[in-house]
Amino acid sequence: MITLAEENYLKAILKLSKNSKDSVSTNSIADELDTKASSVTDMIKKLTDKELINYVPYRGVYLSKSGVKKAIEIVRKHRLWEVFLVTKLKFNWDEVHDIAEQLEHIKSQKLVDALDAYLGYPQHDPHGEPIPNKDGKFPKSFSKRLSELEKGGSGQIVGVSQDNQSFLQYLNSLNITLGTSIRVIQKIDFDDSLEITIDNKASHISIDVARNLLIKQK
Amino acid sequence: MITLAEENYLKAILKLSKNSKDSVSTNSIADELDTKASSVTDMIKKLTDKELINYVPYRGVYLSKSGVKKAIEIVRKHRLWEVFLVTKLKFNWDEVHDIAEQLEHIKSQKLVDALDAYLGYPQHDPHGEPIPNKDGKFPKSFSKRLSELEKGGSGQIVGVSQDNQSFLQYLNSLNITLGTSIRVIQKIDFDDSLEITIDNKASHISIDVARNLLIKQK
DNA sequence: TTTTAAATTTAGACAAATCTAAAAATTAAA
DNA sequence: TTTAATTTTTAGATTTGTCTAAATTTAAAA
Repeated sequence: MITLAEENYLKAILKLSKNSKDSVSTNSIADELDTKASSVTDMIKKLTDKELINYVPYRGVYLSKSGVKKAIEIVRKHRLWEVFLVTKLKFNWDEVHDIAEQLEHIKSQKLVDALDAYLGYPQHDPHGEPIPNKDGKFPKSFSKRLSELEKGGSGQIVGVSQDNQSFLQYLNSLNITLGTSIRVIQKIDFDDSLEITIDNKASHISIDVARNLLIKQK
Repeated sequence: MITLAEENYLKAILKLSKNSKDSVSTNSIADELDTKASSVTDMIKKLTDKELINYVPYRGVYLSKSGVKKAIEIVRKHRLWEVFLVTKLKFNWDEVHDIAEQLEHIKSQKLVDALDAYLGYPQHDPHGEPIPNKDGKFPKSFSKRLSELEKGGSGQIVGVSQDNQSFLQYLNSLNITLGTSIRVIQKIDFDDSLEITIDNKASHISIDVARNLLIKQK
């Protein structure tokens, strides 16, 4: 049986390995989970024993096949619960994270699948993040989120995954519309915000905005 | 901050003090939570330090005012989630307990209240148990559940809190209808089932049935 | 390439929640 | 009212997850 703390480590490692591709360092995990490196080393040993990650001392870790599966399940639950909170219980999309952080650890396969069906098999959560399906597959699309681009990456806007009035108005004010060319100049670690060019003019947007902009790379 | 284990103890003590009125013994708590008496003693000290219970060594415990409040909140959450699972996610009423056991520990006052509203402020859970409101008050009614009667208690059926076809058909087969006189002859510890008389004829029913029969005592 | 700095791991400790085995207190029985 | 049985508590250990401080390894700089 996998514990709550272990689940949180798996989720953190999945998140970190999406950013950087390489194996994940002890310190980066400690940062992500707001804990100490020595605690991470301890937990790494437990997860290695359970064959959820692969680990070479001093060289970092990466998720095993079963570790990836487990981590994706948690992400799926987190995002489905966020959809529930926003669409059914009328929470604002900025209020749901902490609650979903708790709900993602509820154990019941049947519950997850019933919730998924009840919500109409949503493909994205209220923040625009993709929701993996029952088999752990993420909805594939020819487009990426702007938030997924590396520094230097570029492409054209092909859609948004959030359609409320104020968001669209904001995009207007930035001169972002379908077909607009965007390039990522800089990613700010502090708040994950992005310096970008919009049709070659410099601008600055938050991660929340970047997550909801769908882009097609050339 | 109150821990998950502490919450489970409070819930158990509330349940036990409803049955017996007196203070609750160490052993009865150990039985209820399927743990050892020595573990209970340890936890009793923690709960006493937090002023959630009152405790005299060798003499048992009872909930303090804040302990009662906390325990009722947990019961409220448990029962609301059960309603959600049955009415929205179409679970059977006998599948929801274990999941609600997890969901009851999710911490968010706003979530509980939003859920309550979303469900239409239900007064009973799918097992017929009353759901306390936001202020911790149980829905009061002149009637009691048959399941709440002590051995020897009796009264007349004045309603049911479950109206599905198969349940009502079953009542028919037992010759139970509005006005029927019922007396509790024996309560079976093993499965909480009841030996009763129905208009003075002996019969045997499960706790699930008893919970959904509303009775008025003479 | 040696020295210094940074990252990582180890050693030892602690709090929470549990356990077993033994001691103490209470209750029931002779 | 002693004695026996039951209940409850204490003492000491264990597991999980964390920490600090020190040691080790790796990477960077001189």
